Amino acid sequence: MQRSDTPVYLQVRDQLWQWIQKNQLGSQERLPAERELAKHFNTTRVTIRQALGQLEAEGRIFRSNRRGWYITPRRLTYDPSLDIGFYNNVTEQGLTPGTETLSKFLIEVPDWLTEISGLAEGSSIYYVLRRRSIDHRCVVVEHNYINPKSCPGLLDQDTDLSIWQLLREKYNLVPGQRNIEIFPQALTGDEADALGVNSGSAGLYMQRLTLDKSGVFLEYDREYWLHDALKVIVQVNEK
Amino acid sequence: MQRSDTPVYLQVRDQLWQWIQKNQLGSQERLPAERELAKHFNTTRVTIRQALGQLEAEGRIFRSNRRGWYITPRRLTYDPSLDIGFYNNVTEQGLTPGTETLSKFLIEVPDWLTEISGLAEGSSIYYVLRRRSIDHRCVVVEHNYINPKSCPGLLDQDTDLSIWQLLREKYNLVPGQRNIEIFPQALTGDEADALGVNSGSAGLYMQRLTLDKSGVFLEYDREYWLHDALKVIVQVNEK
DNA sequence: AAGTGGTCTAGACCACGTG
DNA sequence: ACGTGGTCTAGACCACTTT
Repeated sequence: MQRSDTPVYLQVRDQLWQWIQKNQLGSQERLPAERELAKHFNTTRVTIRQALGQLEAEGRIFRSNRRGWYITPRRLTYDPSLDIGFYNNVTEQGLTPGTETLSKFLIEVPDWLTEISGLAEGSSIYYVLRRRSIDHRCVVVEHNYINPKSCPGLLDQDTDLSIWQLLREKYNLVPGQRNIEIFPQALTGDEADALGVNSGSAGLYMQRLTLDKSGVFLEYDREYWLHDALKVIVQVNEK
Repeated sequence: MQRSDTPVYLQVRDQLWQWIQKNQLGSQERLPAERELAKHFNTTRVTIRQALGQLEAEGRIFRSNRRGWYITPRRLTYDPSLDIGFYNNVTEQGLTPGTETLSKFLIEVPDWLTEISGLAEGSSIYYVLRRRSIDHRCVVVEHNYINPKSCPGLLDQDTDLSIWQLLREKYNLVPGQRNIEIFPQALTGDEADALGVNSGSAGLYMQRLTLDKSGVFLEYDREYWLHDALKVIVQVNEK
């Protein structure tokens, strides 16, 4: 095993991936235990875990806390400029969506949001915290801040469904301009806990500021995604 | 150190970050050696490296191969829908850009690109491979594929500058529609080597397909970024 | 030559998930 | 109760960078 000059853990990574493909492990199927792999590859758990970490970073496998390692499902294709909603987006791609509302409140506008939203200091805003899953795997935590003036009574609705569908159908609101911000960021603290992953797991952060057709602040949201769960596509035209 | 129930490496992470802030370590400044940190925190290098790995995942520090750990510079804000070019984009944000052309050729269109580009099988295309840096830190590897029919002789120009500026100024070409795809992906193999990072380092993959104003294929590129080097912003309007 | 991070060993105990 | 991954120890040698 140690004859070439590539590190053992990269050799293990490649052989393990070959093994996975040969045995045709499919989405969400479980890998052998780390100790078994260590015995099979005649090395220690530390090195095995380094190899597993590589495959994890590449998005090929993921871990479920103290349960084991599993094959990563294919990425969801996600167009943040559209409003087809999570449920439709996921089902259209042949996957099973799930949404849980973890909390929803009418809160005072946080300081950092007053400037962004243009809402007056001390005024109120709807806050909805949701966790969403694909094929029973939690993939994203979403913080929504919605202008209550545009949609009074929103929180009495079922927020496990698409908020944008509610806004469109019950309140006749349609999004206009959107400012989107995306960057890789590790999941830590509350977000890591909510998704059941370890602190430091790779993630993708996305935030959207949405105004309605007349330029009034409508919604602001922050989404914390597992790094391997999605592919973002956007279509733009030159300004 | 071990009295609470949070793991040691997370405690070390937090204390180390506090120490960094107290000592006001700035962009690209070096941290103490791992062995020193291990002694100071009265633990082993393994645990120290776990703590450093957390800060790395969070984008706060980065490693330079066998040289040490350094403070991450702030992220570049990058709008892929614009064409201000890397050089301008970076300098406008008070940073120092650098570009190296690693190779440039007229090649046969790869199979996977024929369908995307609409170019005939067996026809030719310009290929440019570049590596770019911010404040002397390599942050992205870029593969460009450009339609030679639109810009004959392009490769005789200096490709260390903005290709889009060349296209605009010398060939009078302006981008029209753009299809962009973005997702987190570990850097491995050639890309990791080119950026001088370890295989499995967190990265962001971005590809763009650009047509000109009349809908003709103009350019396709694949960019492999360090995960902590950029923040993508896009502005879209509802369709 | 000395110092650095990169890799690897051979264990150990713990917390948690599953039966 | 048992098996799992999560954490941690106390070393070792190597490859590379810097002095």
